[in-house]
Amino acid sequence: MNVKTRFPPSPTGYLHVGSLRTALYNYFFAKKYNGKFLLRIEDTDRERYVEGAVESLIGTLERMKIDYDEGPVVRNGKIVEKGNNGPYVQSARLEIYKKYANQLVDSGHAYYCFCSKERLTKLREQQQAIKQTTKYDRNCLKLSAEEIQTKLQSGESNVIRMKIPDGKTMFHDEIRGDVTIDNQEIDDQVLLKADGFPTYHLAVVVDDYLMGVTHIIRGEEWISSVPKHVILYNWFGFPIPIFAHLPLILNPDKTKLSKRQGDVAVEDYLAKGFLEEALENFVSLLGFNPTADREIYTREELIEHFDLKKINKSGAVFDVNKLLWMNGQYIKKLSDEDFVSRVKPFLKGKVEDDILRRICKIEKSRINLLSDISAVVDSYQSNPVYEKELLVWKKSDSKDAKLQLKNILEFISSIDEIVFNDPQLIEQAISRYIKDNDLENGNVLWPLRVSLSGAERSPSPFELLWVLQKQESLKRIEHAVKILS
RNA sequence: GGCCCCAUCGUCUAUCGGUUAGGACAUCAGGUUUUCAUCCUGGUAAGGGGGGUUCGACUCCCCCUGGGGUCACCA
Repeated sequence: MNVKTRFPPSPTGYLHVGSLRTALYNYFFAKKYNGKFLLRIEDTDRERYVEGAVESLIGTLERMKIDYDEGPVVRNGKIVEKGNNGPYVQSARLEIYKKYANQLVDSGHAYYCFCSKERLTKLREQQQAIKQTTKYDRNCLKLSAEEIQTKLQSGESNVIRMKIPDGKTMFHDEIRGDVTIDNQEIDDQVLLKADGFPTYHLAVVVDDYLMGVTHIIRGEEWISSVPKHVILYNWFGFPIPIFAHLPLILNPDKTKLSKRQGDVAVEDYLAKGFLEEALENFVSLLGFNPTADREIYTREELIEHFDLKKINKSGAVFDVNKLLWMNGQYIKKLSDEDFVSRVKPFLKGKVEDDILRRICKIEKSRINLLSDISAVVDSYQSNPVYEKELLVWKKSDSKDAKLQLKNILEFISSIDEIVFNDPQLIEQAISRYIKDNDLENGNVLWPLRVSLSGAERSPSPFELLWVLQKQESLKRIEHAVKILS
């Protein structure tokens, strides 16, 4: 099977998580069948043009390790193209679209329209008022060839519209099956805008054909415009590609995932401390289940099991809670050094490598977001502040807490520095101390832990001693003894 | 509103006519631990409604209901 898929984003300055999933599925599909995957920039709306958006988009794809066989790439800060079917940026293909649009005008499938936006708006309002389908009324179709010539020559603003034929249009979707629609429902879609740019509809059809795209995998919001595209394919005599419309990714209230209801940009999630691979895993499982026996999959597994037939039809709510859990799972699986290096960009101030390494080691199982590390690091680097009552174990009293602290202070100062190289050695030493002196764990460990962390909940005293090391630990315990006096 | 799409626990999902309807997140209750996190055990929780088809329907068909998408010189 000769497969070629594509990811055609409009550069808006960020990558939507829904777009990420679309890109991933296209990528998985191409990889699975040994096909090609291409990136095409659909920047035909100059009103939404954002400076630097293409570069940032490419950067995000790079960060997500989604590479493509053809399309624009950034080299030395400049956008260059790879592949033989370019240009891959639509704004650089204006002549091509014009040629195809004119071809349709010549063959009578499309016509010039000179109607003003005001007229069109008014028309639409009238149609809406009487609850009619909003469609162009073909006013300009009445124009004679001479009138059109005159208007064109005088430079009157114009667009080219499809002349939708009568009948019905049917297409097949790999996920949804056959879909049929009456052509009466289809508007005489504008193909070429007054500014010379094509609309999406003309551009996709032409580009997908010219670039050899065989499979179109995209969001469900496009399904209603497929008939227009099918008509275009037929007019041009292009083979009709295989369509697969993905279920939408939803807000908790089941509407299409939108910015208003939370983060929607991949960049935002990454900035919050989600791992690229966790985000990929999570988003891939929205609408697709590889093997149903687990939640965590590597990219290779995702590719291996990817199948358009396995994609669900109904929309999927983006549950940040589950993403958080999954991120925690990925963090726990990170090697110690990998975790340290991933966490570094989230650090606010300077932190010594040694202590950072120790902190990371004991916090790995307690953190779901990389960004959580900064608050944690702060708590180790500043003196703990707490009420002295906190030092008292629930089954004991203040007097005992003070006594235990005094004794353990003495004991810890007697411990060899070398023991502080390993939290397990520390634990052994202290456990032996408790046993030898016939003490209770809680009576000793609770005040000790609070004196070191200042918190009701924290890692174990052994881990804290290890992170803080001997000197700092003694300092904190001394302080606790003092405030209990 | 027209058209199109969709419909299993709160959420993500498994089930391709016969299952005590399974798993995961969340939640609740236990266990482990000085506390927390991790980890382990267990519980609550689902096939929108009505008709068919069939010996038998969550599964196939129809209707209703509900939800969503789309109706631009935006993608």
